[in-house]
Amino acid sequence: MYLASLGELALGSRLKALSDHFYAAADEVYRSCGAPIESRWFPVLRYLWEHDATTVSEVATAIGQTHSAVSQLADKLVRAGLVKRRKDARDGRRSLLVLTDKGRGALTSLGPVWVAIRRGAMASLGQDGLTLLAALDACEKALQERPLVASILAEHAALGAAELEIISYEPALKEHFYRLNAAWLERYFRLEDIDRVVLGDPGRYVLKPGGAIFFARLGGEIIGTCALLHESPGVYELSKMGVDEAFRGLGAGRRLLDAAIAEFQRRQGRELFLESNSRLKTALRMYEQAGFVMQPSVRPGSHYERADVYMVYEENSRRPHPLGQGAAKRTRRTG
Amino acid sequence: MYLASLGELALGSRLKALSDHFYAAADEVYRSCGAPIESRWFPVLRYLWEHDATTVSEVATAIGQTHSAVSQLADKLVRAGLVKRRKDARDGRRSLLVLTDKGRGALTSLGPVWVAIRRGAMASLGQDGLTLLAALDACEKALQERPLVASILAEHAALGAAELEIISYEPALKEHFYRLNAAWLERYFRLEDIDRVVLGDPGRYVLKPGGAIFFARLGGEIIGTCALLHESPGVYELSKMGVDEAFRGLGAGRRLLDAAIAEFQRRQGRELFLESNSRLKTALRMYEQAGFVMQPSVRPGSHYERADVYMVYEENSRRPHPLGQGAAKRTRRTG
DNA sequence: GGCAATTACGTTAGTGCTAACGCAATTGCC
DNA sequence: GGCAATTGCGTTAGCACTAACGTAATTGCC
Repeated sequence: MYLASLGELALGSRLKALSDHFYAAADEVYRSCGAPIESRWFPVLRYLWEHDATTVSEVATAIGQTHSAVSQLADKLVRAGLVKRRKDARDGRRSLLVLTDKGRGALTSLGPVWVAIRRGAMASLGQDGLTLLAALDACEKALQERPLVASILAEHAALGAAELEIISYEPALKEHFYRLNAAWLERYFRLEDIDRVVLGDPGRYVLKPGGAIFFARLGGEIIGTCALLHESPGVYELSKMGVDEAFRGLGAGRRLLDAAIAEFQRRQGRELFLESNSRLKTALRMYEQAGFVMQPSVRPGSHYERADVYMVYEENSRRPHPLGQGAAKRTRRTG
Repeated sequence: MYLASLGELALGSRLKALSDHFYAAADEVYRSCGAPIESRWFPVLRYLWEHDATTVSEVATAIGQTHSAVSQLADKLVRAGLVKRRKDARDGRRSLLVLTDKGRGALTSLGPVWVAIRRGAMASLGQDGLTLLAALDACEKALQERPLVASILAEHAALGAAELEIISYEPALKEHFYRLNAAWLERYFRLEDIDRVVLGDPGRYVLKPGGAIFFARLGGEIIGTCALLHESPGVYELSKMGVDEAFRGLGAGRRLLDAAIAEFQRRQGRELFLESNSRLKTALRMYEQAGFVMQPSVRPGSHYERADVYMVYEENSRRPHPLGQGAAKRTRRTG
């Protein structure tokens, strides 16, 4: 499922899809049981069943919809003969909704169906259903206490103020090198033995043979990393590039790449290549923009199982950073 | 929140409400950041961003919508200048969707906003957000493996086949007496000391003083209970009535009530009363239909804190069981 | 009493989506 | 090659809902 890979960003779409699924299922059940109601009517009907003689707005606030929606729904229910409208004697503006005998009878005979729905949902969803319900509760509450928009805008402001820095390796950052790389490796592939070894001791396997490691730091937090491996005299490999999922899109990857390329050039290297996988589309696009050129076949003697892409750096195919000067200005090279 | 009390029955409505909430929040953020896109466009745009030059139906299946929806959305995106349509040279039916430069630029500069949304959602929802995402994943998967409608219809058939029996107390059922009563007490009020004592040893506190206890059994499972307490010579109290949440609406409560009333009459009792709480609307309605009449004030010297309703049984105010003869026929008195 | 603010409700226009249909192109099969 | 089935897409009608507005009645305040 593609949407699942988007995490929080596509929550709305996924929730809606699931919601429609439940509605459709309930409708199908009602139809096959011969019940004369539709799934969308349920909250209103159930509320009237439990409360009888309530106003439109009372129902509306109870079920969390606008009074218009309830009013229109009430029209339908009246047409279906399940509900009747009554004028409130004391307050002429109000119109009271009451179940008709037919309506009450229909709902009463619907009891077994509702029981079946509850139990059927439990049977299909199992423990996950309860977890979902609990999470819904918690999220509804959390959103009331901490409005989403305010939180997002606060984060946005914080991001705008924070500086994106590229820094060199320090032993204190060793764990970050492992964490950031393990994250995408485990997600898309799996940790190969060679990964575990190299990631676990970057000083020995990257720096000592003549390589370099860079980190991206945003507002004090390490959000990405990238390594330049010294493969043989004059030949370097770009590898171990990883940016924290939550911070993708800020240009940290491209910035790390540029830092590694600059280091390659500072050392007057002769060849810079990388190996990757065709599934990592956004990464490949970034490599191309930074100046790497796709090669027709994989590199001979690759030491990664997952490598099916082989790219080589060519100075003149380089394109400018898409986020432009504004982002570049905030970059500072330290360490 | 009323909908939350409906459990699985109102899942669709709650999911939709939450979905709309997220959409609205995202729209507000985009607006206040000056981004020229709408939240509903996101899945399509993001997919095009990662894949470029894809067909309508590929996008549709990826994001789980119909091709019509994607087609109409594509029209909007074309009007907004973010996307262009291209004919596929090899297959004349296809029209390929590609981001325009403007579109790609807009999405690239949207990176920080997406990061802010992710982090803002995390800040607002905290751990609950992750739980919700995980539960969503699990439920989507579960629904594919075990279709909801099939499960519900299976449960419905099982309910129709199962027999609803009312049985008398046996020591082996002691735990059920506690469980069924503790459930609603803890949900609506809290367990008072007197409850714990009586529920823990019904033999001593209900049967020995001259009372009776009934259970409702459906297909071998104990789903409800009800007690008739002997208060003083000729005076009985109806109490400790509880039906498992998942089995409400099957008429078990009314059946239990009738059994208790029948027992009261068999013993030629003089007065039968009950104490309850005005929050338990459906229960009160059931009591009224069974023949209990609301009294103007609470019973003097009540031993429950939660009691604010006092009802007395009157033979002639009794009304027939709403589920009718069909349900009654399946009832059998045993034990 | 008089007048503004509020409350309750209905109506209308518009949005986002689906189902259903139709057309064009491709594929499969004899 | 010829013809049916399938695939890909666009269009239309319709549904559920909201936002925005208008109307009627009530409440609050001087």
